[in-house]
Amino acid sequence: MTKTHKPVLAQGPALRALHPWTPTGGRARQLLSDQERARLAAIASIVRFKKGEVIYREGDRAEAIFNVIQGVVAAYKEDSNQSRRIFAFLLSDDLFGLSAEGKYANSTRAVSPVTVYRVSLPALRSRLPKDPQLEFHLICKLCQELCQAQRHAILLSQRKAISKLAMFLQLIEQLQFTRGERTDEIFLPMQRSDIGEYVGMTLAAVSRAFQSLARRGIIKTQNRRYVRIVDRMQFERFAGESPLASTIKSTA
Amino acid sequence: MTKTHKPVLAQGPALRALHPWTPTGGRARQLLSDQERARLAAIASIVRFKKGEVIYREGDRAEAIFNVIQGVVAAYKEDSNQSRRIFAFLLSDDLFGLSAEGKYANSTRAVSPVTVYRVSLPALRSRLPKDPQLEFHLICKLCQELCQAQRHAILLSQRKAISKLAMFLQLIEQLQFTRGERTDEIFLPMQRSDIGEYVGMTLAAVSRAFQSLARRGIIKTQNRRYVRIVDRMQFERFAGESPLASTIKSTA
DNA sequence: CGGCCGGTTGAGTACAATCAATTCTGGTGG
DNA sequence: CCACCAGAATTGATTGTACTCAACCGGCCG
Repeated sequence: MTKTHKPVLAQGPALRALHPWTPTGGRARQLLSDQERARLAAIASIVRFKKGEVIYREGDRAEAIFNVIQGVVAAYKEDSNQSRRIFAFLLSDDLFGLSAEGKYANSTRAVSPVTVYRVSLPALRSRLPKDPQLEFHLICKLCQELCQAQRHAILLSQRKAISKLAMFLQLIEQLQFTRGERTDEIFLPMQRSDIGEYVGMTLAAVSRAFQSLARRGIIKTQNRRYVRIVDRMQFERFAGESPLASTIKSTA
Repeated sequence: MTKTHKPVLAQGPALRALHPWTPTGGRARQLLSDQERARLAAIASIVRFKKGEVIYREGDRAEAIFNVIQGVVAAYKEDSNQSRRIFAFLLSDDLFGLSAEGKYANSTRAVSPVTVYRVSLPALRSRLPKDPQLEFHLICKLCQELCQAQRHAILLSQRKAISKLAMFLQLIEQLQFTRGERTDEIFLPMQRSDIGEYVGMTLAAVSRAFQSLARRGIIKTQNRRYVRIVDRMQFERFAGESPLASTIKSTA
């Protein structure tokens, strides 16, 4: 298996997104030009976080936004009953640091070792009015995040564990696809418990759902981190979404 | 009770949001200046929809975005099993028409009689690069929508019907608060079934949850449309969120 | 080799979905 | 103004599914 080719020297912050108004066949584009990235690099610094490290906490004074270079970040909130809910996994070229009224709207932590650009808000705010291009690209990225939030909502409102998991896998698969990575195999960079926090189930339920999909011959798990979809037809039935496969048969 | 004072002649599209970087005590501000609104009015047209009418469907070619003047709009998707999930209720000064790759990312329908501005995308796209101000305000609005999407996700991941409903009521209450409307009473402009589609429960379950909250003396429903919170303490316990009340006691 | 963390598996329970029967409500026409 | 109707909402009985709690496994690191 080939390694994912990451540029060794980063050229500056990057935003990858589907364009809201232009069809691109499901592939995400790099929104920023080299020049823009270079300009942003001037106001960004590179920071690293160890696996598990908290990057910031909900309610902290929001002083910067972040752009993932490498690794996986989880955005989450602690529920009242000390349970955590993950909203999103942020991958390279993603943005995080959402704030409301000057405070971070959620917490974030490194799910794997992580390298990010950190852009201080004052710097960004002074740059923005001068840079309509950048603003526009931010809008694109935010639209995409909204779309993903909606898919997440759909996922969460599924009742059956199998459907939730199938949709989750489908989500990750599409993420890999839009990034131009291989799609014959799904790579899960997070642990089962993280998946549970994302799909709104207990660790135990996630495990059972994996087993259930595997027993039915729908997926095959090699490594706990690598999943292969064996029976695409059935898979789509549980994951819904695909208007093609799901309407053909619904024998439940 | 004073009527909400709506301008009889609209001065043009309007965006109301919490500012991401400035504390405003939970009150939303009108982001656009009169001048900006007037300029937008030049490229906007006013459209009305009857209660229940579909405004656009997921997958339609995205040709415009919309700005609510009056009434309530629901953004939703049809699930594979012909069940609908509502992502958001859009009120006056809200924006909708989210698209990806040139197609609407979800469907929308009027939950009540609705009046909206319609701004064609080409017009908007030609205006945007010339108007960094406007772009910035769009960013603000999108950030707020993301925050709301996250709260929705938290709501959906609650397991107990009572908690879901309590969080929903809290959400609506805060919406009213940020809009500067009265808060001693919660007004629900949508039907029970819409609430069900938003919180991810069946109509029956929503009804039971209302009864359950009422029986415990936590809320009081006058009209099916008006709810009053009687026992704030208990209410917050179920709704979570408020870090103060919820940590004091958890006798469940 | 032992301990620990992440993950799997098992038994019992709680809760919402389902299906279905009523009741309530608001709107319409006589 | 009232009677009626249809859609909305409530309620009831049953069932399915995921949670809880808890025991157990397996790999990794010291």
